[in-house]
Amino acid sequence: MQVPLYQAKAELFRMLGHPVRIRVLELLQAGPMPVRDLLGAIEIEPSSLSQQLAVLRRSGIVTATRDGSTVVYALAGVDVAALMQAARRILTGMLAGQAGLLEELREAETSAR
Amino acid sequence: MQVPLYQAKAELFRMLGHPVRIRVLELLQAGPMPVRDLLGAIEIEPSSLSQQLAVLRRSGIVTATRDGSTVVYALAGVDVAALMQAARRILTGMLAGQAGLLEELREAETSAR
DNA sequence: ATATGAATTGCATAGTTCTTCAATTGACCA
DNA sequence: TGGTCAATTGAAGAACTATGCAATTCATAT
Repeated sequence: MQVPLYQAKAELFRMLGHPVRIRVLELLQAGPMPVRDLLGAIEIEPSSLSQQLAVLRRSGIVTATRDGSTVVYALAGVDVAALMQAARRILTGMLAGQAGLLEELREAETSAR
Repeated sequence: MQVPLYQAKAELFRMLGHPVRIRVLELLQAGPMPVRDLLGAIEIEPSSLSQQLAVLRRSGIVTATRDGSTVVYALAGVDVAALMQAARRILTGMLAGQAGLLEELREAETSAR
């Protein structure tokens, strides 16, 4: 084995880099959930969802357990919330930055005329 | 505009999903740094580094300023540390999970014979 | 046994992202 | 002006990822 940490991080982030996978992780934060409910909550074809669930499973961030004819997904006891929160903060920070830039541009515009 | 939040997050994570980009962000946490030094710290061709820096710039997470003939990169006043820390925690959590699994497997093996 | 519903897998196509090389820009000095 | 070093850009091909359809598996009900 022995994968450098920065590479493991890159793989983790790459695995997170898909809107459906993000939504699934966000939904699972409220607790385990069967595929049927995920399908109800996300507008997507069953097979596409399965593909994305397979990505999450392979990475080890979620687990799937069969209960009769339904399959239930759950977070693999891992603190996804902190990641999502950090992401949200970065996004608001960057939007604020852009807003600030817009502001500056508007001022420059005004003072120029 | 109006991009759903989960999509913005996915784009942010996708942007982070490359080992070179991770290393750059980690290096920049110690403060602004010229391209020359980044090149010294990361084993990579100049043009490849430039490509990855361009991705980071486009996303708005870093800024580049020219100082004479060198270009200096800096984090765009954004809290990358929290993200990296959350990622590290998740990774160690998942490795622990795998280690635990290995442990279980070993025990099962032993008790089976 | 057969049929049905839930979920997954296999596969082909289309779309993105990486990598590398050659060409370019910008700053500086002789 | 011409040369050189730093960094970037452009473009082509390879490698990877996503999407959607058809086929499959598994569990359950008839």
